[in-house]
Amino acid sequence: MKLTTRGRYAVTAMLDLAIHGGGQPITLGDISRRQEISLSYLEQLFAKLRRENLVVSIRGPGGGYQLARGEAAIYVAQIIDAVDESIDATNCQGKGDCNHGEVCLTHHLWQDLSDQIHNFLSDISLADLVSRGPNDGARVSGLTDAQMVAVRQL
Amino acid sequence: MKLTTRGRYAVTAMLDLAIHGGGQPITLGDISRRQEISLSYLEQLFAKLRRENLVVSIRGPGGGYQLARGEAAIYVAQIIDAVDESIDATNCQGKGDCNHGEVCLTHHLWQDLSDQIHNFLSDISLADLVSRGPNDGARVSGLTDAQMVAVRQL
DNA sequence: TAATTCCCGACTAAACTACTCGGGTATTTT
DNA sequence: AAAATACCCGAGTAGTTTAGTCGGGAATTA
Repeated sequence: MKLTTRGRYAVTAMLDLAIHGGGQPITLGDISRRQEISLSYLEQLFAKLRRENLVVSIRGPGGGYQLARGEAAIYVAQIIDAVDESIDATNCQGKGDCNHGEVCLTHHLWQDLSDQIHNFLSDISLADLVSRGPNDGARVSGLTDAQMVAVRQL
Repeated sequence: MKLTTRGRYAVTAMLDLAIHGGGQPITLGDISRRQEISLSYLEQLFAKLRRENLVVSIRGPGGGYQLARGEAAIYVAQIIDAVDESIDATNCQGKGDCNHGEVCLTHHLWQDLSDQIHNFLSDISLADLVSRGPNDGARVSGLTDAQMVAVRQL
C-alpha cells in the first residue's frame, strides 16, 4: 500500500466521474478542466483504471468514461491499487530466508500494518465519499454509530 | 499523509529500538546490521526523529539512541510524519479560492480521507506492534473484541 | 590520546512524478 | 466519404524524491 499524490489524482478523478456522470459518459477533457489535471496524465491513469475494470470507455463523439459499476461498489483501495504499484514490504521477497530470524519480524509487522490500512480503505466507497459532501467532516457513511465510536477509539 | 518505503524504514528502525533497547542505548550500527539499512541513511532518518523528540541520543562509546519515552507513547503516525513531509492535498493551498466551487469539494474529501488514515495510525503504538509478535496476524492489541469486530466490518 | 559514536553537509545514481508530444483507432455527425 | 470527437498508446523528459556514499567534524569514554 502506497499513498501518494498520484493516488489522490485517481481518486479525485473517479469522484468527479461519480458526481458528474449520471449514466452519461464523461470525457477526460471535462475532468481535466474541472480538476486541473493534464489530459495526457489522466489518459495514463484511466488506462490503468480501465485495465482493473473500474471504468469502461466509449469511443468517438459523445463518448468518454463511465464507472464500471455502481459507485457504492467501487472502493478507494481499488482505485489506489490500480494506479500505484504496491511496494514489497519484505526485502527477502517473502521467501522468509532472512539470516537472523528477528529481521523478518519487523517485515511482517509492517506488512500487517500495511494490510490494515488497505482494509481500512477497502471499505470506503465512492458513494461514501460523495454522500459525505464537501463541508462536513470526519464521518464515513454506511457505518453504525457503534462502529464509528470504535474507529474513533482505535 | 504520505506512505512510502522511507516511512517503513523509520518504523522498522524504531521497532528495532523498542525491541532491543532495554534501557540501554542502541547504536545505529547495530540497527544497520540487523535491519540492513545503510548507516548514513539511518543517520539522516534519526536526525529527523530526534528533531521531533521521538528519540534521544547519547554520544561517545557506549552511546547510541533510545526511545524518548515509553514505547506505548510513541505512535506510528508520529514516526511517519517525522520523516515524510506530508503532501498538501489542496491545489488552492487551503485558501479556498478555487474558481468553481465544486473543485474544492474533492480536495476536502481527500483531506478528510487523509485525516482518517492519520487518525488510524495515530493510535497504533510501538508497544502495540511489539506485543503482536512476528507470526500471528491481524490483531492490534489494546482493543476490545467488540472494537476488533467493528474494525473488521469497516 | 585513541576509540567510539553521534552529527552534519555535500554529492549522486536510480527511480518516480507529472507531465508533453506525436501519432494512431473507433465512432458519430454532416 | 469526410470531418470531428474522443479514446488509445508509446516515447521522451524536467524536476523531485529515494536511498544511498563520502568526508569530515564534535562529544564522550577508556
